[in-house]
Amino acid sequence: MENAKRIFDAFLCAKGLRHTDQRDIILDAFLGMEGHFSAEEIYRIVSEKNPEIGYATVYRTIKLLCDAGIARGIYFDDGRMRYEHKYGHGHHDHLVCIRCGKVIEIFDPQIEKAQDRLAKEKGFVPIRHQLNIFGVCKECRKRNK
Amino acid sequence: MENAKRIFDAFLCAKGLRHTDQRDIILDAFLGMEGHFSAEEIYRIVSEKNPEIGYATVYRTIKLLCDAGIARGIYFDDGRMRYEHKYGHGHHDHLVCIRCGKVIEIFDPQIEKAQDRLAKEKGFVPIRHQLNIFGVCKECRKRNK
DNA sequence: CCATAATTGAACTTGATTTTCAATATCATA
DNA sequence: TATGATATTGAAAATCAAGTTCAATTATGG
Ligand SMILES: [Mn+2]
Ligand SMILES: [Mn+2]
Ligand SMILES: [Zn+2]
Ligand SMILES: [Zn+2]
Repeated sequence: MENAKRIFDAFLCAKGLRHTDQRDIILDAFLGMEGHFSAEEIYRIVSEKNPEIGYATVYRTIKLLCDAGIARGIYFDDGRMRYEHKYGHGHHDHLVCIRCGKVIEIFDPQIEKAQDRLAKEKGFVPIRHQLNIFGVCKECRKRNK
Repeated sequence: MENAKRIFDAFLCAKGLRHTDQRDIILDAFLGMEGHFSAEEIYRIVSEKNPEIGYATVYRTIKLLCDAGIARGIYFDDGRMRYEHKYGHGHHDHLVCIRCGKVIEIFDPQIEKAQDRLAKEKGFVPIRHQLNIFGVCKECRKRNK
């Protein structure tokens, strides 16, 4: 998305950071993938375009993308951070299939509202939340008889 | 809780595993703590009772406790697994204070029900889920003016 | 073009967790 | 109770994701 690129440029400029080929390539790769990817997966895609780019630069750039509001990190239960598009992609929660790994995005105003109510009851000011529902997707259920 | 001990003994027996002093001590330590603890915190408590017990044994035993249904692992967002009592402690979700680290346990049938409905809509069979709400607790809010 | 400071990749470090391995402990059976 | 097969242990090493160091390179304003 062209808009995300402009936002990243503006972010770099505002922070006194520089525009580099590596950052361009990594942003392009990230914008071109749809889903939830680990740093390693992003690194692999980036490597195809430009094998000289190192792991460290990918990690560093992903962090910038998060700071710029273009990427968002999420933990499923496997001990590594995954990243998804944030720009132009509102808050949502996840259904994660424990068979095939597929991730389905969900959003339900009723759940969101109930969470806020519950937090308020405890005197708690909610800032962000994460709901992961692990289970078996339709396809995997069929596949298994 | 005496019952948890019996369950653990039965679990070990059923799996052909052995009853050892170390496992006893670690289970006792775990049952004696109330809250959400990392392996390292459990190790520290265990060490007070018996400084000879190693890290590896603590990790190994925690895994057994999870398999036996006595402990349950949860990830908050800080990159280390935490453990809580599972036996005699039903499912619940968590409010996590990003200032003081306090964890408040919550349960809301309405949220649980809405989740099941949402999953069903997607043809998804939910098995377990995890909801963490990060924010600022009542005390921390007061403390900050 | 120059000077300055940001950036990079490779190698190294960190921190949590797991594995390896030789020594030791458990426990069913004789 | 003694025996022996096998599970367990602690220390050290390995792993795995992620972050840091540093000398060489590059971007950018003047
Ligand atoms: Mn998503
Ligand atoms: Mn809890
Ligand atoms: Zn599936
Ligand atoms: Zn607090």
